[in-house]
Order: sequence, then C-alpha cells, then structure tokens
Amino acid sequence: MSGGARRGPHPGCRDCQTRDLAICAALPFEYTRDLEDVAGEIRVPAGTTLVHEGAPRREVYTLTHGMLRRVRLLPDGRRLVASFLMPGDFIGFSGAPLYRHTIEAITDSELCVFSMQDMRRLCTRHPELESGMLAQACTELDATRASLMLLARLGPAERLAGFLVDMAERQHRRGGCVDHVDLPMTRADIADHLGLTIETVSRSFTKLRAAQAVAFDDPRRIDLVDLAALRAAAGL
Amino acid sequence: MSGGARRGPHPGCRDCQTRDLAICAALPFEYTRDLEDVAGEIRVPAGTTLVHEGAPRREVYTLTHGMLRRVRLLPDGRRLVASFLMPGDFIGFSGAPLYRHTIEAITDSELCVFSMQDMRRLCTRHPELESGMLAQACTELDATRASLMLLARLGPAERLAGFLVDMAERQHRRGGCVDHVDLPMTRADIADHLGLTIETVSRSFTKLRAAQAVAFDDPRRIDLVDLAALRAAAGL
DNA sequence: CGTCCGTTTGATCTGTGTCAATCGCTGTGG
DNA sequence: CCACAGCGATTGACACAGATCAAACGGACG
Repeated sequence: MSGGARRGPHPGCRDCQTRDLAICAALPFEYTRDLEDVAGEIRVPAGTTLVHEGAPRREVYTLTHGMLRRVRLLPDGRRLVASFLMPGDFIGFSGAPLYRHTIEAITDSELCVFSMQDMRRLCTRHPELESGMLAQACTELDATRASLMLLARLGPAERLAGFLVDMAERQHRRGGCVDHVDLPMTRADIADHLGLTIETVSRSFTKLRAAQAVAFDDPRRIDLVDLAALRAAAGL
Repeated sequence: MSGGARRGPHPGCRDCQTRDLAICAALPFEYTRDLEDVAGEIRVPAGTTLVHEGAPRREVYTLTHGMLRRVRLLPDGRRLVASFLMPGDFIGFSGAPLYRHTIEAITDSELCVFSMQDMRRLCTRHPELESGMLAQACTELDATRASLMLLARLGPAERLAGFLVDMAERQHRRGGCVDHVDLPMTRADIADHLGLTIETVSRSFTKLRAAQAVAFDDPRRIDLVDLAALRAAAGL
C-alpha cells in the first residue's frame, strides 16, 4: 500500500491542540502567521505511506493527529521499526539528501507540511525557531540513544517494559493517563521495534502479566499496574 | 579510574587540525576570536573519565585528539558503549539536565571545553553556529538510527562488518586510509557496543577473516580487504 | 455461519552466551 | 637476562534463551 495521502490547505494554528508540543511552540505567538503562510496539510489514511526510503527529501512535517511508524527494510525482508511517531513529533531531523526510512501511517493521520526551503527561510528569519528545533533534535537523540541500551543489553521482557513505559510517558505528555497505554500498532510492529519476533513479544506480555506488572483484555490497551516494576526492569 | 583530566587555556584555533570537522567550522573565520575567548582545553589521559553519568551537565566539548567512549551501565553491571568519539565530534547534544552517559578516554585525548552558558550566548550572537549545530545533531541522529538496525536485526558478523565500515569511513574523513581501520578500543568495548560478548566478537572477526573480507595480524589494526562485501553484509 | 487476521500458546531447534582453557604479548622483579 | 604474572584475544565444549515451526483461539466482517 502507498499513495493515498491527500494534500490540502493548512487549517491554521489557532485551535491546533498539538502546537505546544511541536517545534511551532518555539515561534512567538505573534509570528504564527509566518508559519501558516508556508504550511500545508496532509492526511494519510491508515496503512498508507507518507514518504518512501530512498526518495529525495524535500519536505519536513509535524504530526498533528494519528500515529506513524518509521521503517527500514533489509533486502532479505528483515524489518526495523526505528520509532513510532505521535502528535507533536517532527519529521525531518536528518542530514541526508534522501529519506533513510519509509514512514507509514498506523492510524489515519494528519500532518503539517513545510518545504525544506521554506523552513530554512523561516529559521533564518526567526532564530528562536532554529534553536527550538535544535532542542527538539537533542531530545530525539536522547530517546534514540536510550533505545540503544534497550536493544543491545536488555532481555525481551525488559525491552517490552521499557517500550511500554516510554509509550505511556509520551501519551501522558499528550494528555493521556499514565497508568495505561494505547498500542494501535500490531505485535509485528512492536517486535520489529524491539528486535524480537511476534511470538517472543507475545510471551513477554504474558510474562509481565503473570508478574502483575501489566493487565489487559484487549491486547491493544495495556494497564500498567506496577509502573515502578516496569521502570526498574527497563533499567530506568 | 576517574579524575586525571587536566584543564588549561585554549591553545587557539589557528592551527587546529580538527576545526573543519567540528561545529567550529560553522562560524565564519573572522569570528574565530569569539570562540577562543570562551574556550578552554582539557587533556584526559587514557583510561580516565571526562564526565560521569548523573552529574549535572554544565559544559559541552569538542574532541580534538584521541578517542573516547560513551558508556552506560545497568545496576547489575551490564554495559553499553553507545558510541565511540573521534576528533571533531561534539559532546553535548542532549536535552537532559544531567549526563546520561559516562564518557571515558580510550587513548590520551584532548578537548575544547565551553560552558553551556557561553555556548548559548555564542549561538544567539551567531545564528550560523546554531544552525551548524543543528546540522551536526541531525548527522549524529542519522548515525544513531543506523545503529538501531544493527542492534535490532543484524547477526554478529553483520554487526561487526557494519561497525568496521562505519569506523573506516569516519577515520577516512579524518585523513585515514579507507581500506584499514585502527581500533584502539578492546574487544570488550566492541562487544558492549554491538550488544555481543567478547567471545562472539572474536569469533566474528575470525569468520570475516575466513571469508576474506578482512585481514589482520595485530587485532587492533584491521585491513578491510573486501569493503563491498562488508558493506553488503551490513545492509548498506 | 464461515473466513481472515492478529494474537496466544506449545514443541522443537539453533545460535549465541557461558564456562573454561590456551596463546601471545608486555611489563616486572629476581 | 630470564622467569613469571597479568591482561587481552582466541578457540573449544556445552547449555539455554529466543527463533522457528505449528496449531489453536478469538474477534471482525462479509
């Protein structure tokens, strides 16, 4: 599946729920207009592709609604889900001229689009924006480095615990409740994110459940019963 | 081992070999003085620690000579070497108020130091510098994301191949020869970087040697005989 | 009601970790 | 000068965690 993405005019920042989470917040409110002038809107239906690995990188995005996955494939079919993107996340921190990852919608999603050219112009005009982008890039770097420990040195259940805590905290920042997580992605996505197989992910869920650390009926809505235990298991 | 680091006055950017690799290059040459005014120099002997995980983050650094490792430890002793740092690399892309990693010298090393306060001031005065830092942060993010694939989905020999290619390319950019790599770190460091054990790292070296992809007598100086094969093995 | 897809659970197999021994180099002290 | 201790790297034997193969379950949807 690909295509599917529909472009439209930007709806305006006025009642954007996501603004204060995104780099847009770095721009003082009185300059909001400058952003709106160059922004567009994209809607990406669930299961379709926003950008393809290897395609020239001409635009950057801020996710406003929905969830995306950042995917890399090896020739033999092995798959990595480098990250899951949530509202407020910026897509475009890269030095490469081509996209290094395919980005696919897990749920119906909406994004603000900017051409890189426009964004560069905006940054030179408003240094606060560039400095906000640097700060956000640093935060993303922190998060990515944390995943390294997860993948390199933690066991399956520990990886899953770390993943759940991370997702919970990110959803919390977006107004969710700390003690449960919504997982719109499949077990396969989680497996490819944690460097495991679906079977091992599933077994790790049952293990955490047996340890009274989590509880769930719907496999996509997990209650974090013992957050402290999960954090400890993940080495946090 | 810790302490050991000696501070001194900055020697000046005039004949710095590393300048064009580092963020310093983002500052037009005529403003070099502004950098020198606030910079200091630190020498860190091999085996000693530059910064401790958990300590307050007050300074940022640019490595000018030597090699460092960025380390994270779990309570039970498991260790991750998140990255190896080479001349020109910047230390300080993080949003956290505390260091997330301990940084230790593998060989005798020298760095330029800046207080974060001074660096912030410099950035507001010279937006080109901030934009250069953003670019470098993006590059580091690209590299870190590449490690994710390595750790999540590649087998031991593939990880090692990817590591060797990466090190070779970075040394090449610093004036080295593409077809061999210097590895001043131990097998344990490599293992903790690749999420393996020393034994598996060693076996992977012999495997790559048997496959005619590399050759070496000294285990710390590796000839990359078949660079194409190494790149292919790493999924590049 | 039946099919399909995602998830869970079970049985087996394999690759990597673990444990252990050896080799080679370096530096030290007799 | 040589013997020896210590450390890093390599190699071998074995065990076990997680992958693979296979089957069953449950909800969504036609």
